[in-house]
Amino acid sequence: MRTNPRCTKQFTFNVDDVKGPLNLSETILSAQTSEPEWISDGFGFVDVEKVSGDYVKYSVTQNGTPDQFTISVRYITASTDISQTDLKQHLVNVLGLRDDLRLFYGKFSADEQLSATFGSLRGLRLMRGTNLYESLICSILSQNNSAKRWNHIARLLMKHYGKKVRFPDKSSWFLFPRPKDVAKLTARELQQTTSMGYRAKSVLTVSRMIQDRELELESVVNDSYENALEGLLQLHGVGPKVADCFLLYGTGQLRAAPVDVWIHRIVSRLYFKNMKVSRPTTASFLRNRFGVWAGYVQLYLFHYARSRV
DNA sequence: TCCCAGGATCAAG
DNA sequence: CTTGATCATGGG
Repeated sequence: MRTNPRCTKQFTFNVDDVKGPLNLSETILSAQTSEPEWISDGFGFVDVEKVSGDYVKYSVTQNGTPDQFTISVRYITASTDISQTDLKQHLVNVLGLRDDLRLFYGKFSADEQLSATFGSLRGLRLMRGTNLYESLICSILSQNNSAKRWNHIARLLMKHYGKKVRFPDKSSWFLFPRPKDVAKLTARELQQTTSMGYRAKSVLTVSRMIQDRELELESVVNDSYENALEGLLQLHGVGPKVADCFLLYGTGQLRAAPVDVWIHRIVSRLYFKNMKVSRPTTASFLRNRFGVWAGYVQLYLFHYARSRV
């Protein structure tokens, strides 16, 4: 169905063949590094993406319960007209609604450590970035940084160097910059405008490599996990945790399990009786034990650990 | 003033 | 293969 592009539209949908519950706000507010956190506008959570050829500003909210829900969307397009079906499919992808959480909960119900997180985090889903460059930069920015601050830095990047999109309701939005927009800058300028600190060197290196076609993030998407990881670790400022964040949230490699201080701590405690295990050991343990669900296990253990401090 | 924030890098042991 | 200092920056 197509509608007039010049004003705000609204529609509600339920996901066909729902694969388990959804907790939208828990999902949005869980600081996943696919992109900066969506901002609440009073109706729902707002983001701007290109859908069926045009930029769309949408606000998304969940109705009902985590197990019986519909999703309402208000949206406005920049210039042309878009398909609501395309927008729905976009949201299904971004919010991980195809991931079968019922299967996940059932598969590991006997794991007492893990299944203890299923109650309070029920409906938490892995988001998927739609912009590989954005996902990689956000992951780099998150190193040795708080979620609030890397989000702030990412927003500054958008405001200073991203294209400004205008909508018919007089609102506007800054897109995430392209690699070429960043590659031409100096480290000092990046630091002064975004306060990203020493991470500017890594951001610049990656941006320039992409512009010079020494690095093609698209080729990582269909690569095996092992090959993709090996390639990413060659990049300056990209270590095991950042690489796994990019693979998980950026490319949708669900067997990637980013190991940060929290995951390191909680996995050591829950599965190694508090013995000293290295971070690489922790990461491979998660992959070997949980397979394609390793990324989800990481997400659940991370938020469970942090909520219990 | 020191410590921490979803770490990575480098030099030593 | 592990450990420590260092890296920018802002907040507690």
